[in-house]
Amino acid sequence: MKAIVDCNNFYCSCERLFKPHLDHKPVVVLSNNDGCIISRSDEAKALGVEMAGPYFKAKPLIEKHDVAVFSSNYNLYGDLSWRVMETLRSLVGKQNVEVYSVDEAFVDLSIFPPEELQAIAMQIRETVEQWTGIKVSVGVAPTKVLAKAANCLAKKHKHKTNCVVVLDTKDKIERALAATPVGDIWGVGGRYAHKLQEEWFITDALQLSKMSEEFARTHLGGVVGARLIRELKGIPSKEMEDELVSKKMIATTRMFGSPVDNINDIKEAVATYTSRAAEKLRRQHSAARIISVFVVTNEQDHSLGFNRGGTISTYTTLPVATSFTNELIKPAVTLVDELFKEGKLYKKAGVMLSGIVPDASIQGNLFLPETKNCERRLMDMIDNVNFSQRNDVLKFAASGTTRDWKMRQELRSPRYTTRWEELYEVK
DNA sequence: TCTGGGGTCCTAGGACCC
DNA sequence: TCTGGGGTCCTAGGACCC
Repeated sequence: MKAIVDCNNFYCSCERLFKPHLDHKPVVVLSNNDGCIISRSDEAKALGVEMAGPYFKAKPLIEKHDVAVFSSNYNLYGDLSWRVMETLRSLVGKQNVEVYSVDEAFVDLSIFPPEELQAIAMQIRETVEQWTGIKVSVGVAPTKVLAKAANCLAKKHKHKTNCVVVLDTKDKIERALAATPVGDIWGVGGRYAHKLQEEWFITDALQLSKMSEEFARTHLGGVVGARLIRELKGIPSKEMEDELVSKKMIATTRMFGSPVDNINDIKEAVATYTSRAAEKLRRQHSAARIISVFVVTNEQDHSLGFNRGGTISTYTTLPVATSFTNELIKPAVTLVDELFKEGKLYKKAGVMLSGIVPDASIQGNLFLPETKNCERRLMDMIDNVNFSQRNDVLKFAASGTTRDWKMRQELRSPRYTTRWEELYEVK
């Protein structure tokens, strides 16, 4: 049996942790650039504030009900996420936890006897809350997809379930599936949900679970769909994954605070994003060969859907994979020349690193010239200083110093747990 | 006039996730 | 006026190989 442990309204819960007066009050957290709403407390949901809706549209409602609003504070969320995951690891063993996202982890419970699952799940929920202050929901079932469905129900009926649902019999599974609309199934997105309902009159998960694998193979995206159906039928087809897999792609992309028409601003932004991406690369001890850069003009039309149109991109392949910021910045900035057109307004840019391989320069490498090994030590030093001090105390000149293009983040709360100067004070 | 069969690698794009 | 920022896997089709 597997469990999915999912933090409730994670970003909002993090904000509340240090502002107890906001308990039971509506809270929302905004995306970067204060663009849209990416986390809502239960109270905010009840008011009708929409998920992923643009902030400016929800503003009247938010002001009317005095909703507390925060810019996203990823330092804080990242640290609290780590605490939650550490708690899980200490409860069930490191090797049985698969961190799935910042606020979710799968937990392999096969080491526990079936009759104890309910109690174990409850203990996980209570311990995480006690140790970190973060409330979680736990769904337990034979497969990941069913566990996600269980979790969804646990959240939907908080009071009845105490945020824990265990699906350990055929009967419980069927009832749970019947109560799950197809669109709520993990792995069925908007497109497939629409198709299933319109073309096949399949509206709930129980109906879908009775379809054949062949059906899924032809109508739900091939082997992905087939696996989904198997999981719904209770046959594990998405196994627990190894924790320490390196990312195959690393991206850093941002909207600008306001549109930019100057190529140098874009180059500075791209250099900064490249530094970020290179840090992520070094953190997982990788190097990259392919670097792509894209820019988005403000011709992008949101009425057509989120990311449609206006994006142009290009890439270059380096002769040798590298994780050195300076070696990545140069080609990245050169790519901007290819993309930039005078007279247009740009609202976003991004850098993506791929062609990722293990870093050969780590720990001093006999086969590299000594200058390379020095550069490696320089990179480590920069990473250490930037991590322990303030972000970007040390940066490359190409990143610029004025940063006219940087994003808006007006409502960010202090980084209580990761910056000394912003520590929470008890009076 | 007739023009195989099998394989690999790469890329673009579509679907999904949080 | 103002709409994030990451990721994953899979498929189809083209280039190329023998």
